[in-house]
Amino acid sequence: MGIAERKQREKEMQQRVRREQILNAAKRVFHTRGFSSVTVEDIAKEAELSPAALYLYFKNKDDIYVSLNLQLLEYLSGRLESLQIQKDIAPEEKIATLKDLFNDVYRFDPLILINLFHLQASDGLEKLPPERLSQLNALAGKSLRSLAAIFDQGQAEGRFETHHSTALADIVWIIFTGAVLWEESKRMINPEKDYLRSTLDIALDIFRKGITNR
Amino acid sequence: MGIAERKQREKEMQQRVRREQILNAAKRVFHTRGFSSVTVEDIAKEAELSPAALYLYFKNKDDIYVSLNLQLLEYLSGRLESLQIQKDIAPEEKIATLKDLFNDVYRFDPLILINLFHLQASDGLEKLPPERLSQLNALAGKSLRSLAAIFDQGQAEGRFETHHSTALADIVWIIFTGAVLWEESKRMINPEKDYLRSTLDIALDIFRKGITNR
Amino acid sequence: MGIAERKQREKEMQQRVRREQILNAAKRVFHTRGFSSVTVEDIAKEAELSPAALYLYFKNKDDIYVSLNLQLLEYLSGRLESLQIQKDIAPEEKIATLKDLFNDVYRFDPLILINLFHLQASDGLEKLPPERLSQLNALAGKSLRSLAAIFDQGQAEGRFETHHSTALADIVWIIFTGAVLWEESKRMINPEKDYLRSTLDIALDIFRKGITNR
Amino acid sequence: MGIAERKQREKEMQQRVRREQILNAAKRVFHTRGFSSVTVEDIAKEAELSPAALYLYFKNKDDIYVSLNLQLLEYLSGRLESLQIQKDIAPEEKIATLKDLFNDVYRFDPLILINLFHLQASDGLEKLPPERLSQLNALAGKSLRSLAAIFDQGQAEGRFETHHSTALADIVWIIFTGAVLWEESKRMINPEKDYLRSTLDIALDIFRKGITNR
DNA sequence: GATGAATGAGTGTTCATTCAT
DNA sequence: CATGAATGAACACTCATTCAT
Repeated sequence: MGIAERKQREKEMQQRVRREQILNAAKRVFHTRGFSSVTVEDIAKEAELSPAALYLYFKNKDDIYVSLNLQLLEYLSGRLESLQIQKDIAPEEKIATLKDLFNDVYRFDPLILINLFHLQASDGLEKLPPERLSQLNALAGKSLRSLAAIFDQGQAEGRFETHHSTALADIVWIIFTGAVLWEESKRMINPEKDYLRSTLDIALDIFRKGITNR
Repeated sequence: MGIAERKQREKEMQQRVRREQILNAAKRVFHTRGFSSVTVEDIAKEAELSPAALYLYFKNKDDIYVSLNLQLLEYLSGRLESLQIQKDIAPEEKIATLKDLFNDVYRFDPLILINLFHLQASDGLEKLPPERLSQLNALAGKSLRSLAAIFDQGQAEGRFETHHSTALADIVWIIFTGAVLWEESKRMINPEKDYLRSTLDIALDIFRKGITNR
Repeated sequence: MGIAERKQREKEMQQRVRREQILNAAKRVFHTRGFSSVTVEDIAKEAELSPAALYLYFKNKDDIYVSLNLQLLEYLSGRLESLQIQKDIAPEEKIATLKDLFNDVYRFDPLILINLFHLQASDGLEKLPPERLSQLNALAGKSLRSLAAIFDQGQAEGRFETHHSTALADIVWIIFTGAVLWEESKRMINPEKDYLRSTLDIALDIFRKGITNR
Repeated sequence: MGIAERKQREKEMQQRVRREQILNAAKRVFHTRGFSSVTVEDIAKEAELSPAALYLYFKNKDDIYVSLNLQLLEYLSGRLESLQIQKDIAPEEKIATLKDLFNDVYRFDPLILINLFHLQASDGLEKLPPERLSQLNALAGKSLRSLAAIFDQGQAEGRFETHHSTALADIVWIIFTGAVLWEESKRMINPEKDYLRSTLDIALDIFRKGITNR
């Protein structure tokens, strides 16, 4: 059954490629045209497919969003985990690294948070395949735990003051979330790009200074 | 003309009351059911009016949003200004006060940022009465300037390290924006309320520690 | 009862004045803004009254149209009758006079035919007070009969060839109707006014030449 | 690729058939129920399609009208052109032929002028695909020029008196326009059909007599 | 597997008309 | 007599989604 197996593999490969193609198209379109103003047909056109074809790979318009988000969360949680694991970097350093990480994430997909938000604001969550939801929560949780672990480490080593490691993780999230939204809203008025980088720089610097002992 | 005048007054009062009534209804509905999923009819029903009646007081569905936002921005910018003016409070104290302020703002209307965002993401801005837009920008600008002035004061008195007062103002905004969004997204999964307060507490504490000398 | 009577008179006078005021406003508004695009409120605003007030003097939006039309038809049928009655003018001359008459009618209200048409195209005729309809038909008929009589006279005196006096009357109507519509449609593209006069000139000249014996 | 090509052809054919089907339905409905009182749903029902389907083939309700008009103008301008080209027919004869032509046009679509008019009266012209507008103007111009050419010929050959060939063309248009409108308005009151034919007969006869030299 | 064609279920918005005051 | 306020009834148009081919 080597042949059948290989065929099976190829098929799955093909499927994954198509999904990727669609997700990339979706990402591009959402980035330039907001969210609710994007139609399924827009995505399809960008992906050079028919609207109907999208429904072969995704259950929903919303499903496309979530998958987009999952993609990024996967990337993010991966990088966070590997950062956390690294034994030889001081916790303070790790926070500095977070700046780059978040910046990368934003460059990877600036719309991700916005998409996430839109998704939640819509009542479309019920229409999702239930497994998607758990994936979403699992990854989000994993990311946060990695983040928290970094602070736990810092506290364990006596370098951080505060004892609310979970809260610290949340706050970093908050800073990031807010920074992105802020950047986006500024871009509406005055597209002075890479505004994010500098603000994030200062914000996380302040944050680091605020939590370290000495 | 005392009588005519009073009648005129009463009429305007009546008008304002109706507007308020509609805005309150809108606020409630948006709060519970997201944004784009809310129909004009929903708002009307909540306000115990006919959909057509809304169009007597607002130009648009979008106009209702902006007016909602304006309402809050007015409140916010007012409180920020009076905080900034206060001569006898130390800048560090003022930052502490910000926590309460932002918390109040959030209690007053948790959806505000979300609405603002949605509004900007939509292409509906052109459909707005142009004066609304300038109101919006004016108030947003005023708020930020008040915030910046607080940091200017802190620096002038040599109590704050950093010299980017505008950036500091931005960062506070970021923290607030992010916190609210974060709270909202948590509430979707687990409605453990008043999460905002404690996180904001820590976040602004850290922030204050991070920027003060000594 | 002299006083009561006079009061009664005055009231009726007042009523007629108001009606006239509304009709004039309507005429102006329809002239500049087409037909179906005009709202009752537009008319009211032009008449410096409230929309509700119009309903004190007219049953309907359509009623306003018909009354407008009746007004003109009255004027037209009056002038046609007095032209027809005139014993000392040769039928050929009378045709020449028609040019002026129609031109006057057009100046009096260029939109009249268009209004008439719009009215008929709408299904609003059922909503009219039935007496209005008979007035309308009576006056239209009277006008046509006057016109026909002119040609009858011409034939009786042996100056016109054709024997279809009714048809001749129709044709004059047609020329007029067509000329107005043509003028209007030209004005859409190129508002070179008083195009009507010259074309009507030629058209009725040709017409006269075409039906006279030498 | 003969097969692919044929498939392509078939598809386009199918498309054109649907458009025709919709236009025919629209023609019928407009004919019996006026213009503005017809809803998109009415047309759709008559065409045995869903309202949404119409929007696959036409941009607008107005677009449907214009297309209807274009259809007729195409037919009309074609016939006018081929009439004008004919070298062996005397100009007087050609005028006689016009009667049939216009009659045919009217039978083909009695509502055409009315539609045209309604269209222009509405402010919907901006909502049209811009190419439609140029098509419309091009065809209208072409028709008029053909008509004018006929009179030019007549004058060149010394058979017509007047020297305003453009005006003559206009007048024929006027007669036609007026006749149709007249017929329509008569039909409202008393549907004695084919009234148009006889009146047009006489009108154009008179016209011919009026402009020929002997 | 891919799609062209079709549609059901909304959605924001308009406007003639009414009525309490 | 006049009107401000309110609304019911439409209506054009959109879009996610389905399905025969």
